[in-house]
Amino acid sequence: MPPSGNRSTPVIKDVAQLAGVSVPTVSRYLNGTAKVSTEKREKIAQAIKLLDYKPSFVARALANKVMDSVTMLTSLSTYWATTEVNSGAEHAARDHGFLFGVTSLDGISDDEIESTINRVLSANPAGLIISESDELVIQLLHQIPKDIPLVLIGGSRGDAPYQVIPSEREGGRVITEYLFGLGHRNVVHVHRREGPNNNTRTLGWRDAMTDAGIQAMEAYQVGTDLSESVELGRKLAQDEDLTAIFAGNDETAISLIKGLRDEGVRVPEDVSVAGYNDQIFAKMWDPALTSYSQNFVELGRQAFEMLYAQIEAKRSGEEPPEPECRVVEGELIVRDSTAAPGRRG
Amino acid sequence: MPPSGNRSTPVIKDVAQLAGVSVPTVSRYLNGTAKVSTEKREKIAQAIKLLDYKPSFVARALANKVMDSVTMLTSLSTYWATTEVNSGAEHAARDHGFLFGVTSLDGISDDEIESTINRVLSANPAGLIISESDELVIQLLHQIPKDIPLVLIGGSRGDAPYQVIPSEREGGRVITEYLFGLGHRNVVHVHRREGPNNNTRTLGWRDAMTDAGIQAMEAYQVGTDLSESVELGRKLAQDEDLTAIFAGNDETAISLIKGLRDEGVRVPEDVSVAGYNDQIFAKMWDPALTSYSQNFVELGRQAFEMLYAQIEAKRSGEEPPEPECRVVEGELIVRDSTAAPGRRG
DNA sequence: CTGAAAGCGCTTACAG
DNA sequence: CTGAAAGCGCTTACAG
Repeated sequence: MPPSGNRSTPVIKDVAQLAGVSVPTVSRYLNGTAKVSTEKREKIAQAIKLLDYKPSFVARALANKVMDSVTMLTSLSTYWATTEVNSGAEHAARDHGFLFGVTSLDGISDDEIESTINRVLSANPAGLIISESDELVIQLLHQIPKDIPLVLIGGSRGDAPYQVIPSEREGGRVITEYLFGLGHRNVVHVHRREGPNNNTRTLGWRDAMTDAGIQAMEAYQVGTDLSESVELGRKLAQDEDLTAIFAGNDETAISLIKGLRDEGVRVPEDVSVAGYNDQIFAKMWDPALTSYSQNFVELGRQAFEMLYAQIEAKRSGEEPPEPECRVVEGELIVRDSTAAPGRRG
Repeated sequence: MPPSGNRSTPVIKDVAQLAGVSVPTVSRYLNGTAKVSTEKREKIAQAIKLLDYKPSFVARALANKVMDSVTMLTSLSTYWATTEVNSGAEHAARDHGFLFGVTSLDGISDDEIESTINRVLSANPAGLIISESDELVIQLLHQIPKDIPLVLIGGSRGDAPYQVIPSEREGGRVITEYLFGLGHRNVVHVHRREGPNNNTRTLGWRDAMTDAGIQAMEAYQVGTDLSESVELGRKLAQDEDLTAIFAGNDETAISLIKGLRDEGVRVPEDVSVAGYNDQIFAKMWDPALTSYSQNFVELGRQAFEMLYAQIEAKRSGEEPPEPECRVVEGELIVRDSTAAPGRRG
């Protein structure tokens, strides 16, 4: 609340007057951009407290040519992982005193994308976080001026100088190796269409298969229509050699389980089925699903921290930080849908 | 891309020079704030296109004392409904050329809340959307200057002059009446702790119960630990008169179903169980869950539209729109977990 | 260490 | 209809 008598919210001039100093001095005090005598420091501090003065973001942004804000460019705005990524980044931004903007790129035509991005840039954000979803977003990287700090979430290693990615490929490997460790001789993989990047679960599965000396194996691909996966489960039930399935996501996993059961195959007694993502229902399922959990909130947080380092370096005229592709590790969650091979093995 | 030769991004002065007019004239053209001769209009239009000029958000914000941006104040940032609400609001904002900011209030201490809000306000947003989660947020409404456009999502009817709420109470009523319509004589309700507002599922259930002439019935309250609900399911299985349960959310519903089944009670043959929220797993469950689906994306969209109407009115000096509490209707989704009463009924 | 001056990019009265 | 001037709230050289 501004003190009574003062009509609107206080500005730097009010502080200067009350403290008996000039406006630039208050500015220097605020930003630590030059020494201010102890005496004046105290007076200014008092005045600020008294008036409950908050510097204007926009005036600052205009003078500095850059706003204390970052914006997240995203598609798939309602995808559950996006939520967590955004939340992690937003909290970190907030804690550093940065405003956090979100602009989605889904649902607009290709030629509107450029103007949307220009609009975002015209707000002078200090940096951008781009969260990858498809090829389009990667292309978009090239449309962004090189001098604006940027970090890419996801994508292939090397798509951008500053990048943070979830341990997707590692996750695929871990879950497959876990199944091998249980004693299974082979792990069948079922997945949906994956992006063209080099950090996928399927590649991780293949890594583990190769290490295990199994090369020829093909993965099954399914669509998002779950009945297709149920159908596949029924079909796979016929394969007497099958003992372990790594499904690329939890929904596919439970659908496969349904299909297997339809044919009298028990999970995990006859066939182990692991999912991926550790979605909310994974632990509630019967049997509770073994899965792989990514820490998307942390992914968002690290993306902001990485961006912040660039922003600070730029601001203080230092060398930019070393380019880096940070990977945020997920975690294997073992539950009841996987076990050592039974009669089939 | 700025034309070669021009170092940085073009500003209004560049446009004015190229078009051979004064800066204010370009401004008038841009904002339609005064007539500009056709001749100059064309020259300006050309210059803008040639330079690919975009007005600076922040300069505009400083001059206008208000930025073309809205910010969403929220808690529960990773809650699934929050995501959808945000997405709906963000898309609407984007389509109106507004920047969209998000600031979460969770995870900060009570005394940081005020300064966080002040920070948000110091960016001169044109309006605020507050998405209700708990009492705290409602109190917070009073800390916000009256002259800034605002809409509240959720809360009790009347908590704010401009409000948009999901049909929660109506949903509770609809689902209960649906069960009565199936022939059930009584509907037991199990819910988690609900906010103190007057728009809850439980109140809707009670409305329907009262209409059916059943008043004394108490609801069961459970925590978020699902094993508690499983336990309750086992206990309820003993009640030979029980034929229908309305669970306040899908997770509780499936847990109750587990408990009932543990005791040999079949769903829906012996007992119907309806959930609420229509979460992603509802349709995948066995039996697929009857539930009530809210359109949270639409909720967010309408919130922005309502805010936008206020912003426009204020900007053009018109009377503000009539206060309004809009309700966004959800939808009953009938699936396999509910049926007419069987042997018990 | 500190003030007067100029500028960030735009808009809004003020005079034509 | 249109230009010259002043201002939005802050920061950054420039001189002390």
